This record gives sequence, C-alpha cells and structure tokens, in this order.
Amino acid sequence: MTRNVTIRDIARAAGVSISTVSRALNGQVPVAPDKRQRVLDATRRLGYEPNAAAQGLVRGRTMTVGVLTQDIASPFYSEVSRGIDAGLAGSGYQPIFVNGHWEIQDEAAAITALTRRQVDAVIVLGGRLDARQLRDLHARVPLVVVGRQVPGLDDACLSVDNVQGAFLATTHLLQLGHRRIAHVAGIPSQRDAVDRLEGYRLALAEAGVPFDPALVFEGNFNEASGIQAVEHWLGRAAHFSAVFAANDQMAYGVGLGLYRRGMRVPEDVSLVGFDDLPASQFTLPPLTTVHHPAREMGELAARHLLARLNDPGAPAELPQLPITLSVRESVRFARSP
Amino acid sequence: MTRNVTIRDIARAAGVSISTVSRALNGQVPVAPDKRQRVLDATRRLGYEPNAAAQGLVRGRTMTVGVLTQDIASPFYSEVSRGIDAGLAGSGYQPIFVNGHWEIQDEAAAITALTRRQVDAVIVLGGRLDARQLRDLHARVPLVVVGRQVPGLDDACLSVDNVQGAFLATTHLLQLGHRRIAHVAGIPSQRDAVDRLEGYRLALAEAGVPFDPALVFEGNFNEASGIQAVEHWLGRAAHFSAVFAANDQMAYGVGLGLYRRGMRVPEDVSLVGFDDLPASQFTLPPLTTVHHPAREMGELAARHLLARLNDPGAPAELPQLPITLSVRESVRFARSP
DNA sequence: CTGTTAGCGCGTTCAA
DNA sequence: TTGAACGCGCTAACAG
Repeated sequence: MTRNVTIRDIARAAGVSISTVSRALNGQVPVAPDKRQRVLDATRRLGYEPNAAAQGLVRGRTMTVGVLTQDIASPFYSEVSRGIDAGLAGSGYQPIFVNGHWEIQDEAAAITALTRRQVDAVIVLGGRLDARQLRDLHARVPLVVVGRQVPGLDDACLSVDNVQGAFLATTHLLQLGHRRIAHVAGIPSQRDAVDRLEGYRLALAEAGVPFDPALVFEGNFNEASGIQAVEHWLGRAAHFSAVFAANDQMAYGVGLGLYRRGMRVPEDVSLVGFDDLPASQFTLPPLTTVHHPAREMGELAARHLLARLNDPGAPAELPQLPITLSVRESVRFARSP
Repeated sequence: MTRNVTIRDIARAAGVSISTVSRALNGQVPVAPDKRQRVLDATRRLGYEPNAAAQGLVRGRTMTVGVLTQDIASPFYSEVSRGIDAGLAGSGYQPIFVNGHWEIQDEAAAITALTRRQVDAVIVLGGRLDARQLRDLHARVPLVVVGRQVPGLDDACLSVDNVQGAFLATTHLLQLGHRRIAHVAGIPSQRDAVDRLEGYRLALAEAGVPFDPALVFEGNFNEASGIQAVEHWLGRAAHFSAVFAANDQMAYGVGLGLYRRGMRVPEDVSLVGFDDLPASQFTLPPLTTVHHPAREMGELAARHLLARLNDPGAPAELPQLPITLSVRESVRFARSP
C-alpha cells in the first residue's frame, strides 16, 4: 500500500517541527494556538493516525490489555469477554484477545504473543496453565485470572464459589422433594467440575440422602455429553427424578436426551444447569440454573486492572462475587412415589 | 514491572553484537554454530522475548490482522471468528479483535484503533459502516468484508446468497404442504434481512401462494422478537401452520412463544430458522435451518488475506459459498385442512 | 561470517 | 513557546 503518513509529513505540511506536532496532538504542553490549528488541520487533511507501535515503544506503555480466552465461540467465556470489553470502554485501553484452545501449548504460545506485544496487563480466562507459569506471568505484568483459583495467586484470582453454587442447585431440588438426583459432572481435571460435584455431594449429605455413584456421569461440558449421560443412565435402568448438570450446555443435552426417550422436563424429570447462559432463558422450558456472574466478572477484572495500571500502589483485593439461583421452569415438585 | 530484557542484554550475555543476536534468532543469514548456541542459551536463560512493536516498526509489518466484529458474544459472529482463528493458525499472523457494537461510531473508532496498530490486513464482520468508509479502508490495507455485499467492493466481499437460502427454507415448507407460512423478518436496514424476506416471497410466488403481509413480523434478530412475533400473530388470530424465522435466535424465541401458548413444534406448527448455529442441533426439537457456512467463511477470509499478503499480485476472487438446508426435526407435513 | 551504523515513528529532554 | 537531538528495541544494509 502507499506509505503511511507520519508525524514528519504533518510537521512539513503545518510548517512546524515534529515536536510541535507531537505536543499539539497530545496536548500536555502549551502550543501557540495558530500552530496548533495548523497541525490539527494538516492532521485531518492528510488523514494522519499516530503509529501505536512507535508510541508504545517510546512511552513504554501500549495501552492494551491482553485477554487469553480458550475458545472465542464458547458462550460462557464470550460473556466474560463482553464484560471485559465493557469494563475497558472509554479507558483508552484496548483488549486484544488470543485463544488457548484449552491446550497448554497453545496457551503458552498465546501468552508469549501477548508478552511480545508488550501488553500492559493480562486477563486469563480459565485454561490449563499451571500455577508456576501463571505466577511467572504475574511477576512480569499485572494479571487477573478469571474462573480459576490459583495457589499463591489468590489476590489475582476472580472466581465464584462453585461448591456453594452446586449446593444451591441441589438443595433446591431436594427441597422440592427430589431424592434421586442425578449429576452430569464436568471434566475432572478442571477445578470447577470437582467443586460442583462436591457441592452436590454436600447438599445430599446435609439432607441425609445417600450419594449414589451410579447417578453421576462424567461429561465434558459439551451438549453431547448431556445426551450421553441420559443414554447411560437409561441404559442401565437407573432411576432418578431430577438432574443437575455441571453447566448449561450439558443441561441442554440432557433435555434433548430425555426428549428422545419421550420424557418431559419438568413433568417427568426436573433439570437444573449451571452458568445461566443468555440462551437458557429461551430453552424449552426455560432453564432453572445457577447464575454465574460472567459478565460482571469480566467487567470487574477489567476495572481492577485499570485501577492498578493507574495507581500501581492500589490495594489489590478482588472481591468474590455472589452466586445465586435463577429459578425458571425446568423444575417441579417430585411426584410422590 | 522490571525492565524487559532486550536484544542488547542477550548480546552482552552471549558476548556477540546485537545484529548477531538478531540473525541467530531470525535464522535467515548464516551464523557460526557456537555463537548461535550461545545466543539461544542466553535467550532462554534470560527469558528474552523480542518486542513485537519494535520489530513491526522496522519491518513495516506487524504480523497482525485486525478483525472488526460487532459483538464478541454473538453466536453467529463467534463462529466466523473461530474460522478466522483457524485460518490464521500457524501462519505467524495473529488476529486482533475489536468490537463495533453495531454502532457506526464505535465501528469507526475500532477501525482507527486497528489502523493505528498498523495491522497488515482487516476483516470486517457485518456492521453498518457505509460503502465509502469501507472503500477508503480497502485503499489502505488488504480487506475482506464478511456477511455483506458492499457496492464497489465486490471482490473483497464474502457472503452467502441470502435470497437463495430463504428460498430453500420456504420451498421446503411449501413442499411439505404448508400454505400459511409466517415469517419473522430481521432488521430492515440490514441487507440480509431484506434478502431473506425476498427469498421467502419468491418461493411463495413460485408456488402460487399469495403473499400475506399480516404473516410477516419485523423482528430484530434476537430471541425476544421471536416471542413477540408469536404473540403478535396469535393476538390477531392469524392463522398459520409454519414459521420461517430470518435467523436461529428468533426461531428459538418462536419456539418458546408457541410453547407458552400450548402449541408444539412440529406437531402443531413447523419451524425453520436461518444460520444453523451450533446450538440448533440441541434445541427441542433440533431445528431445521438454513446452513450458513460461518466457520468456513471466516477461514476462507483469513486464507484469502494470507495469500494476498504473501503475494500482493495474487488474483483476488472470493468464491461464493454454497448455502444448504440442514433438515432436522422441527418440520412436518402440513395436516390436511 | 560479524560488528557498526542508520533508521522505523514517535515522545521527551535540553537549550534557546 | 519552540526546534534539535536522543533513544525506545529492533532489522537491514554496509563494510570488513
């Protein structure tokens, strides 16, 4: 393409030095009004845009915050990203998103890409990067980890009490009289999954309902594993009146699996999810689910980083966001046996 | 944080000049094996990462392609983005995503942000930017516009034949005996919406079914407007046996609206969507919908740009991707009247 | 094969 | 208030 117009072109066109152009544009230092005007005119006329890379090089700040997400099309992380976008709006900082694909190597490569781009801060959404790598990163740049609790990085982690959320969901079912509650768990290597299973067990224990391993199916957080769970249970004639899925996507799958077998939600089986994705308001029936404040977490992470960027001495403390249950229509009283 | 380690630190540590470091790392020019090794060692030991901004400055290429998307959490554009991500994988180019929020001003600001960052190419997903702005952009940097057909920019646009897609959907319904087919249209200022309405009308005309304006509801591409459409029709006792929604999200809303009124899909009403979002495989029932090759479009856009970046003289031609119907379970024969 | 040097575009001293 | 000059970190001639 044609060579970009640079500050020198503007200087020449306005008949001033490049430092005057710089000053007129950045507006910290006083500049004679007429010269300022000439610079502004030339800028507009030639369509000048300062080169961000050059600015970053000399200023030592690039005004970007890197966001490592796992899958740009994952509904849950998209919500967090949207929050980040909103939290950064108007701050002058720009998010740059990279994908880790839930693969340690991709994640590491993505972090490297961010580092090379000299991002001023980093937000990591989930992922498998181990604690050491994250601590190393934290040592080089302000960091917030969303959706994970990393040992030794507590004040940089923003997550929700998953045990509590699952407890809430299960208790809701229990209070409605359900006793045979099945659970579609998530990937056991992910802490969230483990915690949610834990919350489920805790709630059962508290209600004096025995835990039955046959009612737990290990899924992978995708819709398909919800279907598999139903097939699995029905194939072995397991008996249950409710299902708690470790995320909404698996709950959708459960709904479909049940439908395929001619069973209705909530008439035959009650169903509760986890995450409260926007889509869950529109499923058939609308899904009762644990509300995960994804959007808010993103926004909070962004604002927190901005605060630290503007005042490195600012106290770190990230609050833990409350988790609630969104009660909709996928749950009913258990029929008396 | 602590000052970054630079090429000079490596040079010192390895006892060579900075140009040797550069050469050893970039590996185009021959370097003595022992020196190369010393450089590599120092690099690893000090954790050196080249500053991408500085590289970009001198090379004139930043190895990034800017992606202007509208809403990072929109299921459709996420799919396209995922395709872009895949298409760029391994090329050395990195996508950087910015959001336009379907607001001309935000879009313009986002483009400016990309320009300032000296992106080597741009992909625009939808949006409201007018043809002039896009042509200006095209003049400065290789560009592909996905999901829109911009006058005067034909060889840079990648979209699908929306008329044809809607025609396919409507014809499918007609062939199954439906005569009263309602349509939830999209935002009339968006070309896709207009084209899909057009395809619907064309199909009706070809089948000799009169067009009834009372059966068209103008939605806004969100789930909620699907519900509204149903309320609207039922409120005026409109009579229909099938609904074609201009996108899947509105189709979900239609499904829910119908459910609220005690009507079942497909037993009482047949339903067809447009886009074939991943979620449509798991709705109740799985949705028959026009398959929009979103992922492929993203990938194609990326590869196309890569080709042009590597060989600016390469022929431009972007193919038009075929559009098909994904037949699932939301459609049935019309009951004889 | 290697070191020295000249910029890439910009912000920021330092003098004037 | 302004311009000249320096340097941010790096690559690419240019001499050796």
